[in-house]
Amino acid sequence: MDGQPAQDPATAARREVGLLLRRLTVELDAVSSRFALAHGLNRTDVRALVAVMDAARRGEALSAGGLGAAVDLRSASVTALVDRLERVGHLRRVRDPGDRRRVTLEMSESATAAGAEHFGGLARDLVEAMRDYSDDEIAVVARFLTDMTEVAARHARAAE
Amino acid sequence: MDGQPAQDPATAARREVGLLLRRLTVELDAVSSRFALAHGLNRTDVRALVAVMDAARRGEALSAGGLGAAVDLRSASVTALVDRLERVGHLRRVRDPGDRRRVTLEMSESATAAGAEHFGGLARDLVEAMRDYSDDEIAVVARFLTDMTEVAARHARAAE
DNA sequence: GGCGATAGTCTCGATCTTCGAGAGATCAGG
DNA sequence: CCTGATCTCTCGAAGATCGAGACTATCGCC
Repeated sequence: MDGQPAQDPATAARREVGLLLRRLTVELDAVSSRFALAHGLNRTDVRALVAVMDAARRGEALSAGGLGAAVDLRSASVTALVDRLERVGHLRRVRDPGDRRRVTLEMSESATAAGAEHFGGLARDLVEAMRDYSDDEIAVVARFLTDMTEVAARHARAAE
Repeated sequence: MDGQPAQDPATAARREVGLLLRRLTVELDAVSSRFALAHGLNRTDVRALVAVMDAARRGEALSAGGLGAAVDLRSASVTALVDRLERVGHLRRVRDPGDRRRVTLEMSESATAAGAEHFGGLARDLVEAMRDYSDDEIAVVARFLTDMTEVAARHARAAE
């Protein structure tokens, strides 16, 4: 994430936090890899399933187009992707009754269970590990994550 | 990251932090996507360049095999990957003089500059945003990231 | 100091993924 | 109703990944 000149200790500590953050993302990515390996899926397919799970968690039904936006694939690739996931029984296509051009995607019971098992277990253990922190500390962490997300989002979308 | 039953406020706050963490990883991923788009690379290629950069930052020279381990590709795919990146001038193959079976990978000046511009800018702004936090708060965050990484690593590698 | 076993990379052909272009169906607004 | 826009799908081409096997270099052992 960097490799800059040495500076004062305060800056060094903050730069170190940047590296810790990067290391964490690497490990979280590895958790997904493991899920992929366990279920014979590729990276994209896992990203797609997670996107559908995320949408489901917040009560939205994801459409094919929405999935494409989430995983950054063109429509032809989304069709192929959903074909794959439907073929192995992880996803169902359901025509949207409100707009019959759309296809909404639903996870199968088995895929939901597998996802809950794998990622739910991680979430549980993360929450468990957070019990070592006071409520004030958790509040600091929440603020930190929000702020860093804001910075990252700015870099992700806008010009430099 | 979950979708569990409602519980006490303390648990809810910690679960919320899990979601914030996930949102942050999504945005950080989007930063990579933007780099990919800007340079006509695919996801894997960016991951590979970042792996080489990371290795360089900590003073190690990454070999072809090491890169394969880092991005989880078989040797044939690594050859193709390095071919691509070498063809567009981002990478150089250098025969390791110490072990002439190995090929070590070096980033070109232009790729190094592009990486520094893109990811270095992010790192700079992240560190900048961290100035809103006291040293004690940064220490809490560092501990938090370390602990979460440990949990994630356990899930990434071992049995459940 | 030579010989077999091992390790690191590459080549080749097969398979899987992604894409652009365009077709077909559905919707929204006049 | 038309017309233009939106959503998904089909098709064929290009790109990415892989397993098997070749080739070279190294290491351990005698």
